[in-house]
Amino acid sequence: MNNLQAPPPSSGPAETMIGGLNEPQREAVLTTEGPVLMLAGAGTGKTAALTTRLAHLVRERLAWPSEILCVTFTNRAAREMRERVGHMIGPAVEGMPWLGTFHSVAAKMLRRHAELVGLQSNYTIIDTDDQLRLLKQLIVAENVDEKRFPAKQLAGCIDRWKNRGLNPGDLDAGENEAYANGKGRKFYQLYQDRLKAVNACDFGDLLLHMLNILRTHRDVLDQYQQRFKYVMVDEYQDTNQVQYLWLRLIAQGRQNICVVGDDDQSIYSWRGAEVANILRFEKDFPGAKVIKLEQNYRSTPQILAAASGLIDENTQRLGKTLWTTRHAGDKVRVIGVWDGPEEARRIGEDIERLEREGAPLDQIAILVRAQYQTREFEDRFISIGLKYRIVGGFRFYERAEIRDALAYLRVIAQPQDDLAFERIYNAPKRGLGAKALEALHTLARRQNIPMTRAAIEIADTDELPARPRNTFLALMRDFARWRDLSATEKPSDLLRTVMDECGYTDALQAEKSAEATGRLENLAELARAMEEYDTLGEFLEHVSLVMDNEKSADDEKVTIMTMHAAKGLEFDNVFLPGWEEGVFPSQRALDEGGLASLEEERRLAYVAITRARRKCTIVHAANRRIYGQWNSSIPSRFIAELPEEHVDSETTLSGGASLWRAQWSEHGDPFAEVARTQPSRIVTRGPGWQRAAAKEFDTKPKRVAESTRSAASFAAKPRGDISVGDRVFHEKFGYGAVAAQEGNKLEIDFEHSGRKRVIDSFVKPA
DNA sequence: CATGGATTTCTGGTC
DNA sequence: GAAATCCATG
Repeated sequence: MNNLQAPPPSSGPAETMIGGLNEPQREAVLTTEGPVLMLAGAGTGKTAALTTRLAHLVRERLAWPSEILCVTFTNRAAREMRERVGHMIGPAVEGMPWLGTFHSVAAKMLRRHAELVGLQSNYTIIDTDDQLRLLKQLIVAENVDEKRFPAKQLAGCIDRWKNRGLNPGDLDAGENEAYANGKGRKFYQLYQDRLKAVNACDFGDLLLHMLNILRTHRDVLDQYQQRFKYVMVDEYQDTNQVQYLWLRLIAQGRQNICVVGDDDQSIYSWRGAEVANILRFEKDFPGAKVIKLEQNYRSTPQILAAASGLIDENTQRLGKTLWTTRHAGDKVRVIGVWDGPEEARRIGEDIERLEREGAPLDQIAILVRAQYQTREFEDRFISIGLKYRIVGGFRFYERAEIRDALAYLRVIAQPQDDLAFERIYNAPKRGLGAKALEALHTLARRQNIPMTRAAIEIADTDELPARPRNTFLALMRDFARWRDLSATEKPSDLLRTVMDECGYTDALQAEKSAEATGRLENLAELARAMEEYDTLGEFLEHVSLVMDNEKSADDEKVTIMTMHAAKGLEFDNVFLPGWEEGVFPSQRALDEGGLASLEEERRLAYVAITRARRKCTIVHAANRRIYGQWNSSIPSRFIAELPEEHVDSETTLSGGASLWRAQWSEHGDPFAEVARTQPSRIVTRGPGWQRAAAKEFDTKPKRVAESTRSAASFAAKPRGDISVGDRVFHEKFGYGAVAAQEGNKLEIDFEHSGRKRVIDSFVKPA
């Protein structure tokens, strides 16, 4: 609290910043007292407003940095905010312990009050992996068929309940039915009990536990209401029920709460976010000042207009008009390609061209709907030597060896952590297997002790043969030694020692495969990443809350990431591949549902397009492999929804495309007309095929299901020269017999490759 | 108890 | 098509 440095002189950076703001932004900064709702469209400088506001509060001495609660959704946003505030107020930002994600702030609070919910303050935060393993155990122990009622489903239920602030006792009959015919509550309770027993909690618990504490302990609530003179919330449209209740409790006292949000960018309803929270803000905080930010500083008018036209298709929105004074710029490009690999090739070429024109690679991003789409680009970019960086994705901390290493550290830090122990009791291989673990489990359960303890006590029994018994004992002696070491050694050194002494390093070295070498490097990298932490606990908390191992943006690279992860970011050039029905909007969204989830997909499209400052390129492929099967696909309905006057369409027809074209033209192929006018590359503004594709759709949910199911039958006329039973030849799979024919798709029993689904233009009669 | 082969599942996004 | 899981064998 006393570590605030003298404020900068009044002509300091913060003043300058305020001068650079527009009128509504300035109003948001200067309205420090009372509730404020900032409705800020994409690219309207809400982060600037928010950070300046924060700096202003500190500069004007309205609050100490430690008296401001400022929550964001992503680590990235928190980091950015910290950085920007740091530029304005200097080192005082170091004294901002309550600037962070909802989860990290809640975790910090919970450490102080853990005992109120039956935890110790060094509790472990488990990830989804541990969560699933634990649930699986419970399900098996209760003799429920895990096949029929997957642990994943239960995890989903529990997550939803927690997001809504429901404890096991709060579930009504309907919720209880949600898993295994009325065992929802029971499993939820069992799970919570088990977590408590191993002194752990999951992500949802961080918030729910804190909410429970604030609800039942008036003194604690008072304490936080007193402490936080100002509360600020980024991306308010993405708050879920618990977050909302938690915030409301804390801010209710002083009413100095400022939230920023945009209903058009609400893309997290699947994890419980409720746009309604933003709509009822004025009710919860009467007299709230509503400030709209509508001037967009980011994108060109063309991009803005395309995005606005698209989002206009949504029925449920507050509605706002973004405007800009920037120069027109290029229209949004829509490119049709043959298949996934061509898509990657094409985008790769475009990026190389941009690079030659002098565009910095870190100002180029490829935003995908789903993680699996990153692969195609990774493959391609490796082969052409284009530097890229995948954000999120297969994360560093999710690799097996890293998780193993972390499990060792967890057991050292917290011997009650059965989950971690189960992960490494036989890694590296020590000759302990399922039998040994089971014996340990039984003993631990019966005596109600952690497994590490049971591993020692089992030595005095005949529950196990001598060999595994001694192995356990030896392992526990090692752990005891490491535990002592952890008091003196730096975490990074401790890790190195442990990995060497437990035989993990040796086992990898013995492998001698390229993969093993990589794993050793990863472990070394982990140790290096740990250097900056002084205590083990500190590091472990960092790991569980900040899963990304963001290497400081060293050199220029193209960024590949999901649209979700891209929210809040901006790039000069944005590529949006995979705009096909079933990919984007995703099939799951269409199936599960209704207008609401389609509209969320559309908001996601809006978010994606508005990331672009200068150029936005949308790509769709006619064929795509899904689960290793080739499927023909049709352009996303979102493409048809872009206002045509802001779009340039282009189709590359190369390679096997002639077959494709021939086939489509029979059926009024939408591409055929443009294809005839100019054989290889066509630029057309005509609505032609766009509208043709659009006609297939209707935003009414009922028809959505119908039209997408028939994606394949769109223009799919069977080939006349092939029918069921025929013997055919395929370039890749060899000879086979046609087992089924549906439109242009064939199912073929290949003599060597088994049954495959292929497009008929890929085979010829044998 | 490890191993290898067959089978099946998976790919919606985050902390 | 890859990864996880299952199951039979050594």
